Amino acid sequence: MENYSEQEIIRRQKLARLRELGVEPYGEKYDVTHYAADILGRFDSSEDIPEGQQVALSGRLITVRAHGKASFANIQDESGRIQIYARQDDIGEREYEIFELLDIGDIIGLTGEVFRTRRGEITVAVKIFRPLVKALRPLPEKWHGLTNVDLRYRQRYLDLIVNPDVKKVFILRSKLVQEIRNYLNNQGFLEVETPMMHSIAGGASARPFITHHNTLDMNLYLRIATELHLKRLIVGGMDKVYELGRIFRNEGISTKHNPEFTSVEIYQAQADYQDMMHLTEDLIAAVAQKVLNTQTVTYMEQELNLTPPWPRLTMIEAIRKYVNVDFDEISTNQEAQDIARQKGLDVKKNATRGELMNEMFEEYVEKHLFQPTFIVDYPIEVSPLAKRKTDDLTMTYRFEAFMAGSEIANAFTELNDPVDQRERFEQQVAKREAGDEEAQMLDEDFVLALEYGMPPTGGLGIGIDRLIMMLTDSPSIRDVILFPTMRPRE
RNA sequence: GAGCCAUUAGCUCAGUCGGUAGAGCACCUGACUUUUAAUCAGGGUGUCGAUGGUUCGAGUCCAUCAUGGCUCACCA
Repeated sequence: MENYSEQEIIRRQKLARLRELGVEPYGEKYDVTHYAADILGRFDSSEDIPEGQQVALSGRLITVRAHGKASFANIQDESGRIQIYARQDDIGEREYEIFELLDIGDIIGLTGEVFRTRRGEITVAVKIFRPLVKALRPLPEKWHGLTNVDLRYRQRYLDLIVNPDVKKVFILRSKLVQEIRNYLNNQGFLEVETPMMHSIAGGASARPFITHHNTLDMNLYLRIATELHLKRLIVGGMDKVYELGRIFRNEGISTKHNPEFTSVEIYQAQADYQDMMHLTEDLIAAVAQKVLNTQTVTYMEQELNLTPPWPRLTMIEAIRKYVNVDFDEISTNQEAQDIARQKGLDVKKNATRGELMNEMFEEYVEKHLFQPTFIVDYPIEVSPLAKRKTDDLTMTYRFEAFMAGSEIANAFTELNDPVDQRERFEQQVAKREAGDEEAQMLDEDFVLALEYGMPPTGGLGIGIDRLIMMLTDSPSIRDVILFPTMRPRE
């Protein structure tokens, strides 16, 4: 017992006392007729739940105000909190003794009658109650709740019990994700599942996690994207597919990055990046309208207007606007390097015009893009899976969507020329061999698929977690991931 | 990976100049049958993140480590 705190010891003693009284502290299910919110919402209203109505509910005890031979308490169930009132005169001496053995945090079932107290609070007068679960540890404080972020993430269940707003965010997340699926399904897209373990980690520029398969005696990578498998399905004639699920990138952790995160990738044959742009803005606006009942949300005390159409700006225009550099006037790598240095970028020796354009954009433009904005036409060097523009072979039909300074979507007209794709991969491999761990690997099997012919296709990826952050006004990605990646304690 | 900050009771937090560890909530004892941050009277429940060091003496100063947060780097 020495390892237990005083409060834990007392709770264990109460547990033993319950058993002495013939009460099992971990009881069976309780048949409930109502949730707290039902009662609060429907009491009195058109006689739906009249005064004296009998209700059965179950919940966790979160406050107790004992007054000798009677007690007020609040219980919390899935729907919310409601006050209960237990009187010795109503339940009897023995039952009241059992009631007094309850602690904050215990789960009970009860049956009683709804009434309104003198002060007007809708309350259930307990007639029958049963302890269902004894909590052996005290809950965090009722007043400040749990604020230690370390504990909130590690013991999310406590966070959910004592901080009701946290639960709201995750309910919203669930609804938003469901609505994304509804939207896509209604548009005729087919949800598919592709492998999470890849022999080649492709479809994005990122370092993968490595795992090992014993029987095959080979290393496998956790997927960093779903792209290459979904495009194989397009080759196979599944013309409208999407996958919504977890991907894994072995990168740093920050308020905007978690090693595992959720993306939805969407591919449509006989579509291009313009179609994907329409899809992006329409999907996000529609989902917000459906779930939040609005297309303007507040993020970080600023209003975000999601109503389509979102402004489109080519990358070159955006750089011209925010950095006052005109890449249309820059044709050589040398010129680009000079101006990039002049603007304060750390320029690598072999940096190309396209790479520097992208760097300048990321460094100086991204943070300005608060309202939803499409940045269109990306340099070919940073877009190895996107189709080359016919009127400018150094650029691709690609866009990214930005909101609140964060990238939330990435899309292109998919590269379907197998010869070009192989060359692009080979350039990536060269970068890789030069030490760029994030450069892509050559996926022969994918090129093989392209050689059989992939129809003209538009593809789109949306970062679900970031989108949820914006739509729930959450400052950190950890606020929208139930169990964010943490170092184990000790 | 780098810099800054934090770590004290179950929770939220004070702790001065280095001198025997504090508050609120929670908990315990007693009173109280419509309270609601219930109230009233009493009670402090602790490996001060860990390990070393300086010192007569360390929650406090120094070093290292651990975990977390923020900023940056990388990335989406």
